[in-house]
Amino acid sequence: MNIKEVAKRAHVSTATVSRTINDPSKVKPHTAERVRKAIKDLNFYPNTHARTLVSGRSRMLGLIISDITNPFFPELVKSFEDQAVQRGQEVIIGNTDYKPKRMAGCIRRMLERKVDGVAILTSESDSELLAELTRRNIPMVLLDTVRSGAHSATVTVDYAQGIREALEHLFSLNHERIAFISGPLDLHSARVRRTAFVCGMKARGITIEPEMIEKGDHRIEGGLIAMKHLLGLKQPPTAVMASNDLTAIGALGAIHDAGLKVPDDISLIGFDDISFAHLTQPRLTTVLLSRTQIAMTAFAALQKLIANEKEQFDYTIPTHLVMRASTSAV
Amino acid sequence: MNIKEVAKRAHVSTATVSRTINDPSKVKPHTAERVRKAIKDLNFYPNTHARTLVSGRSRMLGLIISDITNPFFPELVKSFEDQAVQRGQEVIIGNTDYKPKRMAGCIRRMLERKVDGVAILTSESDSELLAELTRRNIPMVLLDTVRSGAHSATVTVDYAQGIREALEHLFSLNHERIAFISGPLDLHSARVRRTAFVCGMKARGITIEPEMIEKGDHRIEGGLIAMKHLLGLKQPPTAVMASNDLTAIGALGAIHDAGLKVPDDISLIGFDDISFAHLTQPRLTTVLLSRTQIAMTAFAALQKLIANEKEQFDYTIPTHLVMRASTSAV
DNA sequence: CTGTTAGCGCTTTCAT
DNA sequence: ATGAAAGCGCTAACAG
Repeated sequence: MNIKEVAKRAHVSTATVSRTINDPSKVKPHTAERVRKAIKDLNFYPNTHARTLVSGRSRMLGLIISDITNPFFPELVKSFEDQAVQRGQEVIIGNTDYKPKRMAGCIRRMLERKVDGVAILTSESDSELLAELTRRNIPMVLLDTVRSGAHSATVTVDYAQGIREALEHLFSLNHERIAFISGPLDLHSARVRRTAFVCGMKARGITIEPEMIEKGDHRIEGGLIAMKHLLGLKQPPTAVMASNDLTAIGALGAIHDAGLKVPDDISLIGFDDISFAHLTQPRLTTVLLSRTQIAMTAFAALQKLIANEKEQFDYTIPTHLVMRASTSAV
Repeated sequence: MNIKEVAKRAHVSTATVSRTINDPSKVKPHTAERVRKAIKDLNFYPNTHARTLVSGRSRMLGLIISDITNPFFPELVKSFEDQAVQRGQEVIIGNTDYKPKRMAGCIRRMLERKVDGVAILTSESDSELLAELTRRNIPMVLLDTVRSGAHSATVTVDYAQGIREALEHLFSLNHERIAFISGPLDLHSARVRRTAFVCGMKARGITIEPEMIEKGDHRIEGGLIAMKHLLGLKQPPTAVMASNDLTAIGALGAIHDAGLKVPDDISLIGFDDISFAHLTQPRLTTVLLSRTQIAMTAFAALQKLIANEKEQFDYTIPTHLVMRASTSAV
């Protein structure tokens, strides 16, 4: 079942069949109609591999993420894929599992499959590998990464905005003794969040005691342990900001375990607004970082790079406080 | 950068390069070594599309699921992909969004990309489309579906086992007034779970009052509403089984909203054991349905079909009760 | 507007 | 053990 059979059945050449598929304006409407009928009758689908081979464009995109089981990523993947499918493109996904080493394998796969472009939306990255992509002229979009040569664009998240809003909210509730549970500090995005917290506190004229900054790991466990430390202090905080929602959920568990209540005893704010954030008890006040928006922006940027429309190479995604039920006045 | 360049550099023909890549035993070790060096020097990756075109095998697998943002699926996708990548295969994912109609689009994409086989691990399915795959001799693996012609295998989940265990657990805790919140009954898997519940109760000699069976939608919202109805009864249940964890989480919310406590006032059991199930307050007792196991089984079955090893066509996945903190004696 | 034809990069007979 | 050459199914020049 191939284009030849269709051509035979429609009494035209294969070129005409190809044209009616790719650019019907080049074919007399009457002929096109006959071809379309033949295609339908034979239930014909063009072979994308043959297409790719001759045209050089695979209509496949690479999407590299850290870990699909991290609740941050599924929505991201979904909107990215939805857009791709809508435009007749296919997505192949690479998981780095947070190990920069695994990125190499992902990129090799993308290269082998001749993707038209790749979006690297992981938190970690490896400059050598990115150089390899640049060398091969593969358009790429990066998340939160400074580097941005030819054929590349960057999507930067404005983490600080949401954290400022969160702090203002806490200040308005008369909190001053506010602790922060950070993520793993080898992560750029974790460092940025902590810095934003420190700056926001300073701007308010509050000096942060060192014990008010705990280190977590962006997972439940780390939040739980960090919160236990915080509760063990002679003078515990009245409010806690967590570097992400999983951390906040861990902290919530620790607070419950200690027989205390959120928000009555301690106010708590997360970051990301993963879908579980409104399933906690109480529902978690958090900072929304729209995965859909990241995906759509990255996708659009990638398409522009692929189409070689040199317009914009830097995009910013805002973050905003979402008030729910885990904060109250002191 | 292609096989010709490699051939030139190694002073051999393209055929020899091809052989050293695909079956080195056909090449004199010394020659193979030279070719390998050329490949490395030039940083050459074979073009999979050209390969597919001539060999007829794409080394791509289709994986159709309902919705990646449903916490049931990410683990499934991850283990399936991990296995594929390990064997040098690529996975393309299709989301049906629970709409049987969208399945057609997914299958068309798979056909266009000439996948070597497809795993349809959705809850819903469409027999006409499956027939199309059968007609084209595409190996396929189905989940919980009776139909299983040539080139196809079925993975069946033993929902009843876990539900029996859950009921026995509740019986041992002296519960008798047990309600069930079902899923959408057009779903086969939802019907099976309800039936298992009814049978289990009957086996114990308990007659189920009609009001003890509520209908949900396998999402939070449905569980919340159903539980409200249950709490409004003149004689509410002492324990509730939910058709899945999201439903149980909704029910948990409704119980909290009513000022009651789990498990002190009402015991609650979920189904699936999604990762959030041990993050609830209290941690949810539920029935584990291993997504990893489904993925591994489906993957292995698909490989066998592709390799044409006609061995087994029916696989069963067990389910088991996981006791946590949402049940107690009446 | 339509047909002819030359590849795209690779694998695979068929010779040697 | 190796090379020459014929395609896999499609698109894109080039003619007409």
